[in-house]
Amino acid sequence: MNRTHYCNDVREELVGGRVNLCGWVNRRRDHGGVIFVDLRDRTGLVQVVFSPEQQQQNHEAARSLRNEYVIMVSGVVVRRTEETRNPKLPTGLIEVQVDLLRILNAAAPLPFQLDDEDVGEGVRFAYRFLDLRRVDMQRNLLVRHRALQSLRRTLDDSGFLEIETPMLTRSTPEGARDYLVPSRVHPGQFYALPQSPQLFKQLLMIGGFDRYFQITRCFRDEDLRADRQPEFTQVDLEMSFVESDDVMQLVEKLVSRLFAEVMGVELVHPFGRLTYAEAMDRYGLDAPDVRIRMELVDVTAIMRDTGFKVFAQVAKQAGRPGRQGAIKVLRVPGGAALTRKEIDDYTAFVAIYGAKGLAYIKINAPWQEGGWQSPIVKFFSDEEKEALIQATGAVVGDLLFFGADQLKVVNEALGRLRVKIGRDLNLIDDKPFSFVWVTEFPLLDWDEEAKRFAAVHHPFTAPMIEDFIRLDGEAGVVDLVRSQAYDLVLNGSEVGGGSIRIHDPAMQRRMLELLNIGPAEAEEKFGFLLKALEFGAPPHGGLALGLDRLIAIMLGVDSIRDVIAFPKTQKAGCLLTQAPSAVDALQLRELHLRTTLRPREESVKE
RNA sequence: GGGGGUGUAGUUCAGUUGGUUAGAAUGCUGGCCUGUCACGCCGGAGGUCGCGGGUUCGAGCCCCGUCGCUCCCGCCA
Repeated sequence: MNRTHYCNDVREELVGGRVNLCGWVNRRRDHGGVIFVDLRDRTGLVQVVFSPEQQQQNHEAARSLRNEYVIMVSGVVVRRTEETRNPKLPTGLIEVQVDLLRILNAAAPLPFQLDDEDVGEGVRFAYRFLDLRRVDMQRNLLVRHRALQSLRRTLDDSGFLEIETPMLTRSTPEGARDYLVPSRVHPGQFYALPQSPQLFKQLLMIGGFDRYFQITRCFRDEDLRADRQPEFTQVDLEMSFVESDDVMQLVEKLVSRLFAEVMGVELVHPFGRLTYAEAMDRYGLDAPDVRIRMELVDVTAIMRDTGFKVFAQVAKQAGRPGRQGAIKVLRVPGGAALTRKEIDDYTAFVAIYGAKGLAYIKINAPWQEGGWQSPIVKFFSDEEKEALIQATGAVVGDLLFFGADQLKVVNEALGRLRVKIGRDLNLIDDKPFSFVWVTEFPLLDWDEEAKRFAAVHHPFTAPMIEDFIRLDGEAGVVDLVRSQAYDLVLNGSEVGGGSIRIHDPAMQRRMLELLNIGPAEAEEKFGFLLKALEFGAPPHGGLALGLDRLIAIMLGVDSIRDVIAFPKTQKAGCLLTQAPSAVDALQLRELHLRTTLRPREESVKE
């Protein structure tokens, strides 16, 4: 078609020269005589001009142009006069005097304006092909592309081989619900779409590939959130003959180059590290936003004999790790200025996470009315008050929020509250990207409903060597075993997670046993892995980055839907293609399937 | 599975205590306009008030149900 330049490339250097441009009509300004058209392609805009002095044919055609018509123009680049320059446009110093216009395609009026920032996602997704023309989406997907190239480059440079693994695989227990694919050839049997390439990448290590990576789609049939899609992209990598530190260092290099190359940002090195225990203790969450200048303080010991019965009772509760009673304080600098309504709102907020209340103390100056202002302070002795001040470092003008419940509830409630208040009161360091590693996650977690242990990471995660001995100890301490698992956290969001894997078959069998998966079931469902481990499995470990979330944070967008070309709605539907959909009876028959749903008409008739 | 929000013109929204002909902006469209760049000026068209039922003399508004979208809890690493 003979295009010579992209729109945004038409600059002063080309003045006097001829250019052929292709693109969309972003806007037409018809003055009756001269007609201006902003021509757009993915690089930007350039103004092209149709003068009546030009061939009348062109001018007539230019009058018929509408938004989003697809055109090709040929013309001469001219410098604009002083008064007609547009400093808002990168190409604003020049324009193109068109002498040839070809209308390549017409366009119907758009369902929404491309420059309208407030269009609902419903319309955007139904017309995603138009939505993708908007500058934001063009930028987002460009950044995503550059990120992918950067990651591939670094991994290639670091000796990683990109290897694909099956999308049609077998269903495994543990973890999320699988998306199932019925087999036509094997009546009544199903493939599952992978939740991750976990087992295959371990097999690749056993297969001797030493360093593997893959940028791949993963599928989980669970309910969605702003940062969750039914299919999402992982940067998956695995390395042989490594320990946690090796993986973390590699990932730091990977991420640092990514941010340098794509964002022009030099990250602080090395990334901060917290153990899971520290993270929970200081921040209440396993993915802390360490930019927020507040920490939780455990005051359980101080409150053990307090006159405030609610606290005293909680402080004396025992239970499984995380389930014992605890009292923690979140000190809010300047929080004494919070209004009653704001405090009520925060109380309602923590209730979401199971907190039954949110006691508080406003630390007013002694000469102010009442000094400390609080519904509960009357129960505290002077010693307890003094101890609280010591423990929290509270000063006049602060507010203390108390969480008193099972430790698990307190951590979650105050942890989330910390983040919320941090944002509300802008107590966040302005550092845009703050990475931190969280290490030494617990290996197992007690599942109260199923009355068994569940793997915190996944069943192939290696325990810490020094805790391994406890695995054969009494059941009561199994909770305390830590794993060689690590998460990469960015600004309070988990953007990656991984672990050193179990490479010893005996240990793997023991692990499955702890998860209440008997030898027969283990053999049936993980037999291929257990067998592979028998044949010289190297020590190995790896990590997976959640690419969608990472890109979203890099771009500062709230929803990962904005960094995915064709995302799905919260009910996992596609508004563009109307997937999922009913299928022909014949298709079902071939798959040996019958739905238990009655057709709508029937149920209406009843 | 549960809780919250939302649905009115192509789009973004307003719509009073339930009251007669449902508005605004923008877009679209016809005309005018030779230097605009959010061009301007004059005119016009455009509505299943998500859907179904109910209350009422009367429903965009109240009630019940249902569907879509969205945020959160559970779930999910």
